[in-house]
Amino acid sequence: MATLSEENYLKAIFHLSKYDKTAVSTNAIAQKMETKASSATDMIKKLFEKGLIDYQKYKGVKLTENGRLAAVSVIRKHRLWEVFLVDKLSFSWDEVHEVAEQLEHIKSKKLTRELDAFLEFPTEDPHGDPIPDANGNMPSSQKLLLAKVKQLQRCICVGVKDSTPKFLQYLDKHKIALGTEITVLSRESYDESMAVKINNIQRSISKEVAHNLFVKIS
Amino acid sequence: MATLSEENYLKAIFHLSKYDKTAVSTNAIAQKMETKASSATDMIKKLFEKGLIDYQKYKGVKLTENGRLAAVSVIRKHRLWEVFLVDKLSFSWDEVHEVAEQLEHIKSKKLTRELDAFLEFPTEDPHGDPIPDANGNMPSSQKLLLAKVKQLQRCICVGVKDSTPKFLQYLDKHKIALGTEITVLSRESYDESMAVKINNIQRSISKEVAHNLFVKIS
DNA sequence: TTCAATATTTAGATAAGACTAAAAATTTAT
DNA sequence: ATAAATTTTTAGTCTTATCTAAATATTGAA
Repeated sequence: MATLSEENYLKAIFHLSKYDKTAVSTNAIAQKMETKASSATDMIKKLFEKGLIDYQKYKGVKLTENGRLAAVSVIRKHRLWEVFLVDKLSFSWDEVHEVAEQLEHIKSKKLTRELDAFLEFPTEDPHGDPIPDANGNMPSSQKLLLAKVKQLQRCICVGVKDSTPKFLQYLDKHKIALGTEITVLSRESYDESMAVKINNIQRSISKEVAHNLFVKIS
Repeated sequence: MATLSEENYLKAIFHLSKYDKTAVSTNAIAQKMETKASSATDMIKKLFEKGLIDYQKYKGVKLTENGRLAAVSVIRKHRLWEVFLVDKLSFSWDEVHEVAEQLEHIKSKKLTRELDAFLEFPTEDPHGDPIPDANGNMPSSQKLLLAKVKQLQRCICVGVKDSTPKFLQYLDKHKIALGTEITVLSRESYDESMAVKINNIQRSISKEVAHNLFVKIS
């Protein structure tokens, strides 16, 4: 059974390697965990001893199948609790994270199973992220970067990858919010910018912006 | 903010002094916490430093008002979660304790408040124990031990003093549940057993059982 | 390719919470 | 009232997870 701290490291490693499956560096883990590289090294050794990660000194880290299952189990609980908080307890989607960070560590198979049933087996959390099933299968999310949307497709803004104030202010200024509908008109191969229609107004979106905005095909 | 371990000690001290308000001994705390007296002493010092208990070497321990509030807040959360598990997630009353022991430490005022509202402000947990309000007031219950019930009185089972699985299973086996009506017929002074009528069937209840079953006069 | 910059690991320290063993205080029994 | 038994505390150790500082490996630039 993994400790609370081990579970948090596993989750961090999972999130760092979820897009590209290459090895994750000690520094990246330390940064994500808001701790020092030496602390990360200590924990890496511990997770390696327990067979939860593959590890070679100086070569970075990858989850083993057991490690992946442990990480996904925590993520499943986190996202189920987020649904509970929003759907049943009138939390708003920006208030749930901190509480779900605590609830995700509660250990009881029956609790997770019953909570899932009580919520009527949701497949997405309030942020649009997919909820893994009890066997650790992650449904492929319908969320994708605006940059990946095909020409002439309509989509809806569901989140950001870059959540710095700067980017959020940019979105605000240009009237792009959660739920805003975006239609992709064309792409400019020279600078990877896109022509889009937002609120019935045509404008251009830079590569930088398109790579930091999550949308769902509608 | 109290740590998880501090909260568990405060709860233990509260329960040990809830009937008679005299000082609680180091040994009693150690026993309740299933730890060694030396560990209890260490924690006692820490709680004293934080102003949560009154303490003089060799003289035992009493909760301060702050300590009592902290303990009652944990108990409130424990009991609310028990109601949630039984009413919403089809747990049976003998399965809830272990999970509630974890959930009671989740820190979020909003969560507790919303959970309370979601459950429609319950005043008793599934074992018949009173749920303290948000200000730390514990509703006094009319609950008493079956052993104290007078001859020919009718009462209703509202809770247990001994909440070990063993006892709960005993009750289950003999079809004694929350709400079961019990009529006291007579007492046997030799072994302090009682003749009672349960579900219209006459049977004998041992001293041990009578001293661990809470009832309400109906 | 070689040296500087960066990343990673090691060594040693700290704090929380637990333990054992031994010392000190209190209580009980004769 | 004093000795024995019990309770409580102290002293020192252990584990987990963290840290700082120093050592070592790797990467990258001239």
